[in-house]
Amino acid sequence: MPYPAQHKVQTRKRILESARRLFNHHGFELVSIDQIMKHAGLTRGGFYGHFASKEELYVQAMTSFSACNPFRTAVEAADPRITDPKALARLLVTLYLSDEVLADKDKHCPLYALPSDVARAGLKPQQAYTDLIRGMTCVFRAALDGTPDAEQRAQTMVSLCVGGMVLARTTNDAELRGSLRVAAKQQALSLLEGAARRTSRRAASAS
Amino acid sequence: MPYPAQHKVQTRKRILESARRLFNHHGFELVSIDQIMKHAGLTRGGFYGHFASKEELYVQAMTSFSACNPFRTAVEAADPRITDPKALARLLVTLYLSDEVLADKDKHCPLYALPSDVARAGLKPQQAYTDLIRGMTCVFRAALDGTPDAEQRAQTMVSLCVGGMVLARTTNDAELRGSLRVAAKQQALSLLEGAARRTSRRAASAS
DNA sequence: TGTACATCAGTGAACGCGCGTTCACTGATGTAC
DNA sequence: TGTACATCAGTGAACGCGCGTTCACTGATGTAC
Repeated sequence: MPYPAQHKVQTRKRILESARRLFNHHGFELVSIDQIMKHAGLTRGGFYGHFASKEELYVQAMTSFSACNPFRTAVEAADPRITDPKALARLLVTLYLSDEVLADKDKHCPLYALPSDVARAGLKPQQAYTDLIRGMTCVFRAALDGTPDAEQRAQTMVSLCVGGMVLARTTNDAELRGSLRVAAKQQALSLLEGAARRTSRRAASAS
Repeated sequence: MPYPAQHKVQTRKRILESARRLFNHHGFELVSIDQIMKHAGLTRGGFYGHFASKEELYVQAMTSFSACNPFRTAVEAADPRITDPKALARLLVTLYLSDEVLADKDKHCPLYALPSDVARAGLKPQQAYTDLIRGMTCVFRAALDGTPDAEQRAQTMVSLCVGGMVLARTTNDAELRGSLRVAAKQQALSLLEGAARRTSRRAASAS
């Protein structure tokens, strides 16, 4: 073997990471293979030694990102001492809708950065997108476990987080960018905190 | 004048409407001027008699759509007898998150159909997008008027509606497509209905 | 230990296609006489 | 009322550019002797 075994694998990873970042910034259509390869420190032609087509790269970038639940990982990275599910969920909501994440496109989540691109891109990216929804719902459901409507409330929280960020990152109005996220955050947190109180009442009303 | 005065204006309108529909379906990048003109029953070359560039068309399509509050108009079209602000808001939430709207891309709202495109398209489309957010918030705020946190609650409802639809139209999972919207709808409606009850408590806690 | 060799990751020029845009032209229409 | 004309909305061929993709080549590396 002319090159070390890891060499090509690592180059591939570098291309994938460059692609993920650039797609997050500019979407699928507006990023060229040239740009991705330059960003990875390579040249155009080498690309097809790693991927069969631009579309396959897009699929790989989405699926490799969704593969391990990135939400749990991100939150644990932010504060590794937290293990309580509710505290974890609280931190996820707060981080997700924070000014820091909104300001840094590298930290943007595909759920709100790429919905249109994914919707047009076919089944596999949509599957990866769905896995991401499930990953986020999962963190919230864990925090609501044992309470009634845990799944539904978790899904509501996901809609709030994603909806707030979609609107905030698209509007050019600085005040709205702030207030939309504050509103979504408070509602999401209150769904999390209100769980215990409502347990008995809701449980009784279920047939 | 060789042609009736309205002739060119109406052609322009036809082009704009075709553009709006096609952009809603496929986004800005993936729709060509050729397609838009064919859809309007014209040929490529005529386009530049109406618009200076594809980008200007995009701006015009967005702003002309946002100009009159399309939410109030759509809801009144669905049921013209309703005038009560709360009933109007209720109907908007229900329609917005309905199966019918999700299934028919012509009825899709730019707030969730085009966020990525708008975010990349520059200031004017972003301004039109912001007007749309305001138009929707406005319908909800009118229903909550007089209650505390009316603005914040209205904004939360917008995040729920848009978030629910973004996720539903992007995932390929039929069950999620349904349950996400049901969850968002219930929460939005409960924010609307809960307004009266919470009035006194919240008002007292304000400094 | 040193040298020739085989491998293959990466290079960069070239191709073809589609799209935004331009432009010389056509032909339908209202107007002047 | 009828005809010649001026206008201009719309046509469609052509241009140029960028991008995805291909391919003959290079040169860095591990291996065999």
